[in-house]
Amino acid sequence: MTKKNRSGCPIASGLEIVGDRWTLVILRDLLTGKSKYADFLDSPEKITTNILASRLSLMVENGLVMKRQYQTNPVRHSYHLTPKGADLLPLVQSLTRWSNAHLPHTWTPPAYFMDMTPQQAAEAGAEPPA
Amino acid sequence: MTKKNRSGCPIASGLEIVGDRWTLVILRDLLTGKSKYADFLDSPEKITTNILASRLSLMVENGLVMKRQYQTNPVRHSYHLTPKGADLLPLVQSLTRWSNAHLPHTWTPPAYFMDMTPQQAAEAGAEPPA
DNA sequence: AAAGTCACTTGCATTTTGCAAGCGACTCAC
DNA sequence: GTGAGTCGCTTGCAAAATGCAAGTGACTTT
Repeated sequence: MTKKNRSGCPIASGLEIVGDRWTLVILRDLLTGKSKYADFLDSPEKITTNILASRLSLMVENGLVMKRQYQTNPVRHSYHLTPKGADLLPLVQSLTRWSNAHLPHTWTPPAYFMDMTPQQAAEAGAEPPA
Repeated sequence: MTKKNRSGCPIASGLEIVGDRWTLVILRDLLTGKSKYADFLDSPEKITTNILASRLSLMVENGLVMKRQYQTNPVRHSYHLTPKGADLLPLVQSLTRWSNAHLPHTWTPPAYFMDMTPQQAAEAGAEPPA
């Protein structure tokens, strides 16, 4: 969608940022504790490296995710939810509920996931104390 | 994503059905009362006819939407949410809340929309009495 | 009869995703 | 020291999806 057709509708605007499958798959992985590049590659959906790199970059750009250096030789970054990104948790939980109710053969999510609050998700993404 | 990589994860499974922007834009339109083909074409996001036809067909196939004949000469159908489709309302409401909180210049949704329940949405989609 | 409307369908250009290899900066094993 | 392996990307290209605009058939309207 081009910027020319930008809709002020909150749904359409939100979908410009999170309305693609891979962004939400990565969001799930971040919410369940993954943070390093290789972690995301390990997920059962088999995201490809170019899409992963591209989406992570977009998510950083859109303020959903922050990069954090976890080593210096060589420089390596992990990825963590910002509070803005963590606030998407209710959406993901809602999708989870819908799938469990309507789609056969979907796993029951762990209770910790359904009980999590956006604040807890944001704290998990915050910089650990020095 | 090929069926070969089907994940049992409720999030990923749900995203196979609703994890694309156009499906969710159409869902919004259905939730706010649109039902005829031309109604959806009128939305500010300017969906194209081939994508609209294709998505509506998929949504019918996946049980989110039912077609209903509204005239005979020529035969014409309108599209309405099933209870399964209506159960996606909390997801859309959640996205709306997120957008209003985090994205500038998004409209405040009408109260009826945020107060709607999936049951009300399903009733609105149900066959009117003969 | 010609023009207009509607719900799609179609042909093709453009964009996005998927596949698989490549690259540079390291570390590790010999 | 050297070659192999690992990691986090990048790249070239094939396949799939989206976007554009015209087309189609069955009507209604002028």
